[in-house]
Amino acid sequence: MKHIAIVEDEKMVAAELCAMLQKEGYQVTCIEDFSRVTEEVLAILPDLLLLDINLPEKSGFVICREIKSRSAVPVLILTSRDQFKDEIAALELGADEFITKPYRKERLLLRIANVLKRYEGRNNMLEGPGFLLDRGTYTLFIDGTSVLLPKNQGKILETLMLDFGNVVPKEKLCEAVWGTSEFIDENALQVNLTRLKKTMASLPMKIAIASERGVGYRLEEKP
Amino acid sequence: MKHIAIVEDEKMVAAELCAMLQKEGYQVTCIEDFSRVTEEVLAILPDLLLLDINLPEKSGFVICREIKSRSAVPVLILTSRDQFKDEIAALELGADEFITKPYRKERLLLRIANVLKRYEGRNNMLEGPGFLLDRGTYTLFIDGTSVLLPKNQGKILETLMLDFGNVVPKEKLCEAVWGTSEFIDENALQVNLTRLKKTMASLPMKIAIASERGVGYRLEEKP
DNA sequence: TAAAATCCTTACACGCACTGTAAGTGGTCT
DNA sequence: AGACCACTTACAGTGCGTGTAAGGATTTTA
Repeated sequence: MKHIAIVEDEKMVAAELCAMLQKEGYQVTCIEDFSRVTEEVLAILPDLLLLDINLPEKSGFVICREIKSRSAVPVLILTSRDQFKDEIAALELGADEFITKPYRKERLLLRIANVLKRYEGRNNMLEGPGFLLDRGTYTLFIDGTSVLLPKNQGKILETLMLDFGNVVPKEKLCEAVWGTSEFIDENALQVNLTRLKKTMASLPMKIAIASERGVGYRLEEKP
Repeated sequence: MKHIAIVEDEKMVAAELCAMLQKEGYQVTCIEDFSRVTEEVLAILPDLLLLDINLPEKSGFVICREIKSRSAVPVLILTSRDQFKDEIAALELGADEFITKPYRKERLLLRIANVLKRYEGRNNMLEGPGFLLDRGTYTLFIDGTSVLLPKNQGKILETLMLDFGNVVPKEKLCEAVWGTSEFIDENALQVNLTRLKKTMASLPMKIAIASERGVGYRLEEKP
């Protein structure tokens, strides 16, 4: 069952939305502590977030950006200001859809079904600059094509992407690949890294693996 | 470079669109023979189709449905009738976006970029009821997870999906798997079919393989 | 500048998943 | 009942991914 989270400060509207969606067969959670929206959403990781723009504590725009930068949760923006500017801003912040209040029931449901469908099969996807990585099979989607990474290379890339830009210590990589950081010959990791680098070099990727001597490795955008 | 096809009967508008998109770095093709739109689009297989609803020969709705049923080309509907009914109809026909004329330039470009991004890495995807199949790696996305099919099973499923609902002769399947229908022991195909069936049975799939005695096989929705 | 430490490359042999072959079972049509 | 086709299962061969090992390259330290 698809899980939808709602962030809406007008309690009447929230209740109405909630009832309507539950009737449609969705599992619904209303978030009411507006000071901790981002945290709660990241904890729940719903299949979709309905987000009001006009909130008491923080702007919905800010929340949207926060959530989008730390997850791939689809966001549908609710706004009563029917303005072009809002629309642009929302899309630029990575919102997937927006809808203006007052909305028609069918229209909202259609949009919701649309976004959910769009993200179907993308739940396990990590997004990098110009590519996607499926965490289940380690299929890499880039530039309209797809490549299947060997498991170890996939696990390494996955781990690096989860900390994009930051240095990931070698132990953590070993743990990700073999489940333990008990001293697997660190050379094994080294070899797999070399292989991953070679694989990546053969693809039109915008990122590269940088090594921090004595510490670990890091993903960076290519110069 | 992303390839965009335009179907628009007002030549002035078409030319303007064309110029604008080329300036943005897209490769643009204007389709002007409105009696063969579907065929031309399927021949070109653009990354995106801008489709006007009001066309001389055939309704844009009909064209949209035809194209969507035979390919995964993203479609952005252009409509001057700013009506709710159109919107619903368009979405139900599988259109990915719609925009009403007159449109603002930035708004259109944003929508285009949005759709293209959404489909990035999805160019090789076949869509079935409740699942997606990546034709490059034969990764099957279903119900939020992903499974990697063995190559032969993937090729068979791919071939069956391209003729969804219709019987596919065994020779055609052999050709798809081994590149020739020269008499590969048909038992080999049989074995691979059995394996595919077993794989599919272990997944929550809504379709099944039916066999037509003496002819071939067919995908059908489960009873 | 030489030695030490770390990082990188290459070659090789093992193992596992996928594959075709083959033999045998079960169902369907005449 | 017999012929034909569809299905199942077991088995051995092959290829890709893997870790090991040895040695080269690069940076740090003395």
